[in-house]
Amino acid sequence: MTQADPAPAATPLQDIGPIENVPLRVQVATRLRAAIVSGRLRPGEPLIETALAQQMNVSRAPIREAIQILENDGLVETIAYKGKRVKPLTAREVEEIYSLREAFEVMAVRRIIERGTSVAPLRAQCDAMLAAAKADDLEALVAADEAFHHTLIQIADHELLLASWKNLYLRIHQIMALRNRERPKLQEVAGNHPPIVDALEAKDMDRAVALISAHTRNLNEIDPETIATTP
Amino acid sequence: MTQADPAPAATPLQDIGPIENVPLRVQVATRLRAAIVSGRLRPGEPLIETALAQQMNVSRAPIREAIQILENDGLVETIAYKGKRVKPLTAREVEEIYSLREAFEVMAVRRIIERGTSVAPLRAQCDAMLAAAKADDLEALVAADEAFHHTLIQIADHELLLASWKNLYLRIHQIMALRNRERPKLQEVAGNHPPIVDALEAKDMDRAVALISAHTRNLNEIDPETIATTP
DNA sequence: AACTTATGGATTGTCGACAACATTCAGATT
DNA sequence: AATCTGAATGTTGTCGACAATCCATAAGTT
Repeated sequence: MTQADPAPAATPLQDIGPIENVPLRVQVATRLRAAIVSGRLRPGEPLIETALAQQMNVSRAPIREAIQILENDGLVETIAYKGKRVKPLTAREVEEIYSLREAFEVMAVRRIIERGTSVAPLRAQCDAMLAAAKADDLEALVAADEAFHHTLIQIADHELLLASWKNLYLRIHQIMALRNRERPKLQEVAGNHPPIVDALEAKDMDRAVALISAHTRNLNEIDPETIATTP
Repeated sequence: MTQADPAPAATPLQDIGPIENVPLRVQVATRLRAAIVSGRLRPGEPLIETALAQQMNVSRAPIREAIQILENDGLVETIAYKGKRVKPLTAREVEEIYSLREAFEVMAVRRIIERGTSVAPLRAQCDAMLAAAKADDLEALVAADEAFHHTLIQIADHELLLASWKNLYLRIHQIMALRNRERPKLQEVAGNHPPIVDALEAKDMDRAVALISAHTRNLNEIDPETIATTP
């Protein structure tokens, strides 16, 4: 039934390939996660276990377990005896995701100042970002932004916070992939980072918190249109 | 091998019983979760799929899926081809859990004040708590405390925050169950709540945030001894 | 005695088949 | 024509068996 039909929309997953020494469910989860956060599998898209199993040349068990991992990442939802699908993204959810991100970053900022953590790693990320902005390299700029915020959370030295942030950022990734990025706004956003590092270095809690909050809000306003789903 | 041995500590799970109309994995996960957060399954305790499957009279598949759910709740950890066990709780982790809780509650407080949410439901919870304190009913007091904080997060009207808080609170539940509760401290803690509601009602952001932060820190100091594991 | 190498047991990982359930659509009945 | 009935289909839920892997222990060698 999948042999030679004209491909309903080009299947976005292929065979799992040669042997890696990690459980299959992890490989499957990784592939599916990448497909979702990159927007190749759009919100609302149904995930059929048997179909995925055939496409990836594995049995249904690892597929099921992989989907469950993604479910707890908040990327997939299951309706019993009915189906599983990429979780639709409502405007409200997007709002909530960004506001939670704000809380996480504020927490990181507070810890960094309270504990007198060195901000040198952040300086480095800033430079990379400004270089990308000058070169008008959009991909590099987005990557640098992500690296900056990842570093911010990391130096806060809070494993649970880092894990929660990573999980949340998966969905932010997805949201960004589904939006049309506007260059000028992004350029502007790049300039927000150095003042944050300055405030951190000066241990100016109020200013640092205000700046990181404003920055996060900015990010969500890059293109706040509602995200189309495919149900 | 499990038939009639003198029960190393009495097996905490039995047959799954009659039919409910929810997936088996959910029933299994619910039971296991309850056993873990109540402390009947201590941190470090190994979870053997085949043993659990026999005890509960189901096959291994739902057990595996249930364990995976708990894994993403952060209650269980897996080491491939080696074993699964109740996740050990380090002192650091406990610290991190409480500090993240603090951030969540602060976020809720901010939203409640910013959006002018009615605090009437919190008043009601306060009364129940004070009654329990007066009656010296420890169980009721703990339950009322949990209800208060649950309500606090709920009226913040942020589904993602609520879900994250619930997940985190599972582990807080577990921590509390593993600690020896000291009555006087708890009594004292009960009195902390009304001022918080007062500050919320007065829309005094700084005071409300300070009070909720202090309260959360208090909770973690009820009995901050390290938690024994059983590996 | 010390070191390397099998070998066995315990546990998770993966598979294919069958059962349960819900939806949908065709057909009969009123 | 409208409505109820029921079978067919598509999907997930559950099961039992087998394979892969790791660890500890014992055997064999130097």
